[in-house]
Amino acid sequence: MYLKPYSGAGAPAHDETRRQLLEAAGEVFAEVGFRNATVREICRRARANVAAVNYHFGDKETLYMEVLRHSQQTAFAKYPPLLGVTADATPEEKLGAFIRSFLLRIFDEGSTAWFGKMMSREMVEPTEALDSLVAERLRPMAGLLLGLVAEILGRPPRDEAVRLCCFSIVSQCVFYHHCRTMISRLFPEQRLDASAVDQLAGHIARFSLAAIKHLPNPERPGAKPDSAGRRRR
Amino acid sequence: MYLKPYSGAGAPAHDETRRQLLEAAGEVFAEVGFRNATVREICRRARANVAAVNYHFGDKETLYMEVLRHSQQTAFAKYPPLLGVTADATPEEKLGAFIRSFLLRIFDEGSTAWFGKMMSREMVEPTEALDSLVAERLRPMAGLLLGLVAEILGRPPRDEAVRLCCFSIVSQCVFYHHCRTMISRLFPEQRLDASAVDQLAGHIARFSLAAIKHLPNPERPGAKPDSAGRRRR
DNA sequence: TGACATGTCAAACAAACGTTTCAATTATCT
DNA sequence: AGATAATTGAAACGTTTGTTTGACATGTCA
Repeated sequence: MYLKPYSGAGAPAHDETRRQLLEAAGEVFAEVGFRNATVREICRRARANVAAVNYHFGDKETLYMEVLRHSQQTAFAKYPPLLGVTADATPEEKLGAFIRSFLLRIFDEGSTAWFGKMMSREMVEPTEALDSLVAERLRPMAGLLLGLVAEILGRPPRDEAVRLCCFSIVSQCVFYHHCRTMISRLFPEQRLDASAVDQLAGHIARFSLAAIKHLPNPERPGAKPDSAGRRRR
Repeated sequence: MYLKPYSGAGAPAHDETRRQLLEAAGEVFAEVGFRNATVREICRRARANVAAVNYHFGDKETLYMEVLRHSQQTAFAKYPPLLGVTADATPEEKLGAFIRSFLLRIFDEGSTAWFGKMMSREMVEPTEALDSLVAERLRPMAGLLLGLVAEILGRPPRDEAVRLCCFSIVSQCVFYHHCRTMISRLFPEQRLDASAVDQLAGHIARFSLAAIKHLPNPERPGAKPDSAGRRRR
């Protein structure tokens, strides 16, 4: 039960506190996640009173959803899925751009990095906010990738092989960000920041295109088992 | 500051409470993670008193480390990295077995499933326990995979292309488990449990082998750029 | 200026947390 | 049985959490 601000006609000139709360909340939520973040720490960084979050956003969860939605918008505005190529590019070129923008988006630094970090946590511990994110940006992006791979593979976008290849591509993109704590333990020399994006994007594109173009014909497992593709046991 | 149990000579016959605590803790930690798990809930499921955790394990964190170490041991005992192939198998066959065991290990149900779920959370929010897990099992497993890929690729195990290919393979394995909340939102028809392991393992093996065998020659980005492998911009 | 809505502040609230305390109970050994 | 150590139990401790309260400050419009 809280009083909704900004209810009347009189438009308040300065919502400076609200802006600073969003900024501080983005930092904290990205660092430690929703559960581990404390309202007190957010208000401390925003130089605001402890009651500020509840006054301006109602509760902690609403603030979180607002931050997540906002960070997704800025991340996709800065790095659209086909950044750097035009509409007449080949599907192979578009796929390369897709991979590169994907990595840039989640490996960016500063406030845009909040998106990648918050999404990593949403994978393990999803909140209600995830559903609206999927509907807004992620589902269209999945459709785009399905179309590209379908064109390269010469199969319909709903084909199971197309979907599995898309999984293989996206998995490589999210891996370096999500498993960075494990990677840097096993391979301390591996760079895992924005400066490594071009190296990683190049490998993922080459690896995936080579795989897609030379995939054994009966990828569909249910359809007549080919003796050559059959493993023992 | 707590009294170490089992200190004297008199060996207590029944550590039944301790066993039930480990079991209940595995359930709870796998479900909600370390921070969100409460000692009270663990003790409730173990039908023990609230003080039982501190008495038998000292504190909550020690209990967590004990559970994680134990779950890793049982997971690798049940699904060793090269399950199903013998030492004289081809590297390609071994790679297929590696992928299949990897998926079986993290998609298993019951108490073995704790390992996969706890590891997912360790990726996002690592604890001190992670280092010992890496040293015990994960580093040797990485060395095994590096050797397999190096043999197939015809390059030394320390080669950068070999390492990147290993990343591509492992990334596909962990993807289905770690991003399952996103996958099932985008593709509700995709099966993501133990029954789908053979389908997924087959695709990952085919995709990765096709990629490794048909990788463009100068995978190494620094060494003399080949005009054919060069993308515009 | 006075009235009123908007925003801020220190303080407190109620709930949940991990942990501790200490008496009661149980098992083990002489 | 009696003494001793191991284990359990109910209750409480001290913190931290998100949220609420009510006094106070600030702005705007009559």
